[in-house]
Amino acid sequence: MYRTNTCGELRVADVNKKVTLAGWVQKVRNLGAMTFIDLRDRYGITQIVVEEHSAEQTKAVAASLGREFVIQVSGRVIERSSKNPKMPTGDIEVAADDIVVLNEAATPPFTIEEHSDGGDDLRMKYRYLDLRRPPLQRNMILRHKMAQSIRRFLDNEGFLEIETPYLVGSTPEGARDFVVPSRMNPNQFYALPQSPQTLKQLLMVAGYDRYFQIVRCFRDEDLRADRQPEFTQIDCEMAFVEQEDIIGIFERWAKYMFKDVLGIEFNEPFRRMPWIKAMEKYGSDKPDLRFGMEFADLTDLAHGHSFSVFDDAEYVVGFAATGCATYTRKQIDALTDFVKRPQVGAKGLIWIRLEADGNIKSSIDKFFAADELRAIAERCGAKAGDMVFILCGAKFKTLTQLCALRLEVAQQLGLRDPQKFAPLWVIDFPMFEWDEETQRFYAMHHPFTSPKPEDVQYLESDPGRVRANAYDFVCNGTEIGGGSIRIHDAKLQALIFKCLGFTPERAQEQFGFLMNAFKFGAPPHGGLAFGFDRLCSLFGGSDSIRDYIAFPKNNAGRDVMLDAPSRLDQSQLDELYLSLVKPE
RNA sequence: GGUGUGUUAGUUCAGCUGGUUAGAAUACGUGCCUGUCACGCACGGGGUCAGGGGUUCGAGUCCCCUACACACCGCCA
Repeated sequence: MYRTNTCGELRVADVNKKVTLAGWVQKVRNLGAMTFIDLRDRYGITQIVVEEHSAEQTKAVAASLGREFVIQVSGRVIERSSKNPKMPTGDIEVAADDIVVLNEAATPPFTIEEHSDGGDDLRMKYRYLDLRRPPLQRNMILRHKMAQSIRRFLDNEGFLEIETPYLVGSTPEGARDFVVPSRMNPNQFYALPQSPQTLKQLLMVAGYDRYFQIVRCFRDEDLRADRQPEFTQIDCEMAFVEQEDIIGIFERWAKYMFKDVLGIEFNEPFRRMPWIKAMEKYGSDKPDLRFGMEFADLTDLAHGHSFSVFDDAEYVVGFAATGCATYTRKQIDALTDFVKRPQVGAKGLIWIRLEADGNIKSSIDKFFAADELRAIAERCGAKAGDMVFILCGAKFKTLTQLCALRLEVAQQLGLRDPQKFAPLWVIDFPMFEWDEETQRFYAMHHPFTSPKPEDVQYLESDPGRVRANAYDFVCNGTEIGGGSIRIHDAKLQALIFKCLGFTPERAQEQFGFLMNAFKFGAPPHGGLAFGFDRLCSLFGGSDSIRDYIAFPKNNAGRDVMLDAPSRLDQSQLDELYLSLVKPE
């Protein structure tokens, strides 16, 4: 037996017990005649003491220990003469009778403590050492707890967890696929699923009317702090349901998770907001509602004052930045630079300052009288002490730019508190999105999303006007989940494919399996999927999902620990009938 | 594909308008130390200043290219 106890559990009540602990050496403090060893495992740290009167052998081993040595310590629990109130085990220590080195360790390249001194890429290369640190261990435990909580809730609701294959066919719509060559089928490729979307719909046809899966998905697109090429979805689908049923059950689920994992209770229903309102009031389809600062359309007030910047703009929009009237010229210039960065792309920033004493100042004083400025400020809901920021240009582009500014100002004001949660359903998404580059409509959600019955009449005449039975779950400015009521009628599905520019032949070739299945009694159905990694980072209060994935990829999609991806041997390539365009 | 920031000791960083032998902290090694817990004290080893090219009498410092890392835009049905 390697151990009788963990390093996190011994207390004063255990004094005099003979124990054996095993773990990693966090720190050795040699005071000459006596040596203290901090022994760590994932449960905590217990202090080991070796004293003058200890066995020579034990003293010799203690003197030889280095950081991260794996050791086994046998001894007696004693009450400390000088206690450490900062640690849970700080009232006791283990007087070592015997220390066995189970394994030596090379000096680690960074400190394995609450706050490491290591940089990001170094910690990524030695991820197994970073994972020893308490913050990462807490994150992994949080992820585990959440997964258990999800399964518990959905199981109680009668959902079945059913696995779907990872080796599936490629679909050119949507994200790029990761592909896998098939040895037994020369020149043919599997694709890894971007999501089990069509498979779960087939499960609905098969009669498994409540399905879920905590499932890995793959998308070969560029990474972000909240985007990995492989990520985990909580994928759900239900039959015989309407949008209201799905929102209802998953709102209960979300509340259950908040309560079960974080102890936070939501007594009110979550807010709901049509997509168009989210765009016009917050410039985003995933607005951060932890704070206000809603947008106001100022186009009518702005036009007709011989200010060509406004007069030439399709749309003029602003918001009142709470308490920002004290912003200095320098701060305003910095925000102007912020919106003019290529990532945001605004031409300039217009401001109106409502000073605390009632005076009003603005960068457009020359064109607008004080009462006209006041009218603009009033529409933005500005109060004395606030600053109104205004952008103008093409409508949705400008709204998006102002969204970036709103979030930046909120960040500066400390309004994006990670301990605060503002959940929201965004509903009534448009069915299609026009793409300038290819001059065609794309499905905003996916091509299996059903249109609102009252908008079906516009499918062929005015596709941009059609709204979908689609909904997103948003929290704190992050899209956590999304879903839709699907099409279960083969004829309507064929019509949607036509709207998306598919020929009947191509639709049959790519999605024939689904449309055929719909001929055999497809029930009305719908569902949604949550990004599990994002949900973990939201609950954990971090912006990066990498902190909640044991072995994540870096910015370039590389695993720097495994050094993957990597080249293949020629023999492997031959077996797969692959030849490289640029052999090196 | 693009924008920005960065790359100096094992690690985290400083290094000014270009100028002697590139520093600090920490880690590591050795010695001393009986109540430490960020232990303390003393001594010591440790550098391809990311790589390449250029300007210059002289480059860690200025310029160009490349690589890598991070954040973002495009992209992510």
